[in-house]
Order: sequence, then structure tokens, then C-alpha cells
Amino acid sequence: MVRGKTQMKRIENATSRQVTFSKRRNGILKKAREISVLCDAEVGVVIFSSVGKLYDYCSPKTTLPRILEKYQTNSGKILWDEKHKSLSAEIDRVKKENDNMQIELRHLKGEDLNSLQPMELIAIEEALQNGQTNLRDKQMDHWRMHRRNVRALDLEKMLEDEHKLLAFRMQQQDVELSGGMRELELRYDHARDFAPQIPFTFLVQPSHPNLQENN
Amino acid sequence: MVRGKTQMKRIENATSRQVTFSKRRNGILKKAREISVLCDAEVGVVIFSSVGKLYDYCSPKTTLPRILEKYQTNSGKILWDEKHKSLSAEIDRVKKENDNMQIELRHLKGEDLNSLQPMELIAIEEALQNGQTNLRDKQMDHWRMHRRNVRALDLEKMLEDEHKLLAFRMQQQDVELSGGMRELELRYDHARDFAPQIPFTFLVQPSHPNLQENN
DNA sequence: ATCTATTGATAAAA
DNA sequence: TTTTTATCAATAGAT
Repeated sequence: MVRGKTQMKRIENATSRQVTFSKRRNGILKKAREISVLCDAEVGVVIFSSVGKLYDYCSPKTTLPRILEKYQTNSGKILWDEKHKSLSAEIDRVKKENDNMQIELRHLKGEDLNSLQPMELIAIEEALQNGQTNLRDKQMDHWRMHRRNVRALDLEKMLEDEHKLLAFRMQQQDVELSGGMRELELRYDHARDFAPQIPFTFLVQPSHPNLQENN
Repeated sequence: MVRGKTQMKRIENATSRQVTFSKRRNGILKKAREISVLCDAEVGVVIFSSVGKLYDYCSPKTTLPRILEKYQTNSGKILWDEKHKSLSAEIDRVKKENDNMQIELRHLKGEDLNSLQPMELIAIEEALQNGQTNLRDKQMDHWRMHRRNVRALDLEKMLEDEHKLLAFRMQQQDVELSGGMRELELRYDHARDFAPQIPFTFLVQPSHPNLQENN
């Protein structure tokens, strides 16, 4: 370049190497800026000094990530770091797990059984058997709990009824004492409170309607 | 620069823009090469022309991925934001799918039923029921196929038996002809081959101890 | 692509 | 580091 043409090899003197780096780094970044403006090019430059300090340039209206993404698409080279590899690996792993579960689910639902051997069918049958046994136990729990609730409600109702009955009788005494016609009507009205109650019905609704759609 | 100082703005003439790009691109790549050699720097350059053609440089003894990894570490910027996000999102999606299937599988196996409502239990019961129905159909297919095979074997065996019978009768004739005691014994032994065969039994188990009897 | 006039980049020194 | 200065390198425009 100048004043005693530089050899194209590493500058041994650390100081002048550092100085040259500084000047040339600015030169490159300037050139990068210029070409991106003059020629409407997308440019990304990353420079590390020998002591590891970072300098970079990216043309306006874009970002380094976008440039690198484009680079990857264009060159076919993989720039991914290890982290991305591991992410990809995990995706593969989880997807495989997914497939296996998918198959197992299908089998338990009685689908895609054609390729299976009798022994495998028996294993599935046992699993279904087991599932039903456990399920029934759980349903029994619900049933018992329900019955207990019904009993508790019954008990409450019995007390309430008893209270009404007592009130009714006390009023009856009043009627007998005063003997008015209006009181007899009122007595009739009150008796309607003992009309048979509609039994407790167990109202439930599906809270996981999507469960079936996954098939 | 030269011969009528260039304005630092986009060159409008497409041809000269392209020519300038070509020259300056070479210049930058050369400068990049030089600084990496002279100053022992790590340099990465990526340039896209306005028509999208890719040019790049990477200093020796390293790779673009490594430079970019170092860049990420040093700058704290995430270059792979987009890719990274989409990968992570996919992992989340697949894992969620996984969890749902896991839950469904457990339910079908009669596990983790505590949080479910009676209606949901009934839905699972129906799924199990369905699975068993389909399974039984499939097992029936196997059974029919097996029986068909057995019949084929039976036929073979019948032929074989017939052959034996013929042989036996021929021998009987021999016995009648020669009237020896040893032949009578042999005749008895031979007759044992016609002992009744144990029929094939298909293993099934009661799969529906029903709800009523549990109550 | 090649040429060449001219500006730009930069090594060495401060 | 930055500035200065003397040189060489890069390159715009023409061919």
C-alpha cells in the first residue's frame, strides 16, 4: 500500500499491528457503508481484533439476523450453533415420542390393528381391561360420594320438613283456638309446602370436549 | 474516489451500479483478506448484490458459524432470534400435544382419574368400550384365519390318517394272512394314533363385569 | 475485461 | 488514539 509496500503477512510488531488494524478496520467499515449506499447492496461485516474486540457493520434497512438468514437460504450452509442443533434434536425426539403415543392411543381405541400379532392384541386387550377396572373403581367413588351427598341433603330436608311440620302444628293449634275461616285457608296453603320434592339429579357436563377430536 | 468525486448516494444507472458493485465488492473482500492476515483478525463478510446474489468472505482458521457464535457471545445480540423463536415455539407445540396425548393415554389406562367429572368418566368408558369392540373384531379375524389354517391342517392330517388307515388295513390283511401274534400287538399300537385330539381353545376373559353388580 | 486519471487508503512518524 | 504526510491502492469512466 504505502511507504514501503507492506508484505502480505502478519505484522510482527504488536503496536503497529494494532495501529494498522485500527486504520484498516475503519477502512473496511467505510467501504461496506459505501457499497451498501452506492450499489444498494445488503452488507454485513463482523470483525474481531486479535485481542478479541468486536466491530461490526450492517447495511441499513436490514439486520444481521436477516442477512444471515438470507445467507443460509442462499448458500445452503448451516450457520446454526450448537444450541440450535440441540433444539432440532429435541424436536425430533419429542416428535418421535409423539408418534409412539399416537400409535398406542390408536391401538387402545381399536384402530390400526391390522399389522398386529395376536399376542399384541392380547396385550392391548389386557390394557383395556385394566383401564376399565380402574375406571369402574373411580366411578364407584363418584357414585358413593353422590349417594352420601344425597343422604346429607335428605337429612337437611328432613330437618327442614320437621321444622315446617312443627310450625304447621303450632298454627293448627292457633286455628283451633281462634277457629276463623281465613286461618283454615291459610292452613291449606301451608300444606302445599309438603308437596313431593323433585329428586336431586346429578347434572354434569363434558369439560374436555376436545379429548375426542384428537383422533 | 476518482475522476469526478462520486456522490455518496445510490447510483441510478443500473449498469454502472452493477459495475461499481463488482469492483467494490472485490475491493472489500480483498481488504477483509488483508486485515485478517496482517492483523491476525477474525473477519466475516456477507454481501448481497441488489439482485440478491451472494458473496462472502471468512478469515482462515475459522468458520462463519464460529464467528457468528462469537459475535453473539460478545454483543449479546441474538442473531437467530427468528429461527430460535420458531424452533422453540415448535417444541412447545409438540410438547403440549405430547402432554395431551399422555393424559388421554393415562385416562384410557385408568390412571389420574381423580380430577375428572362423571361425564368425562363416561366418555372414557365409551372410548374403552369402543376400543374393545374394535379389538374383538380384529381378534375374530385372527380367529377365523386361524381356524381356516387349522382346517387346512386337518385336511392334511385327514389325508395322512387316511394313508395310515390304508396302511393299517393292508397290514390287517397281512395279519389275517399270516395270523401272527406280534402283528396283533403292532395293530394295537398303531390304533393309538387315532386318539382324539385336544381341540384348540381360544383364550378369552370376561371383559365386562358390569356396573350393576358393582353397586 | 482493460486502461488510466484521479481520489482514497494507509504506513510510518509524531 | 489521532494527525500528518508521503506513497501506493482502489476505482470511475471510458473503451
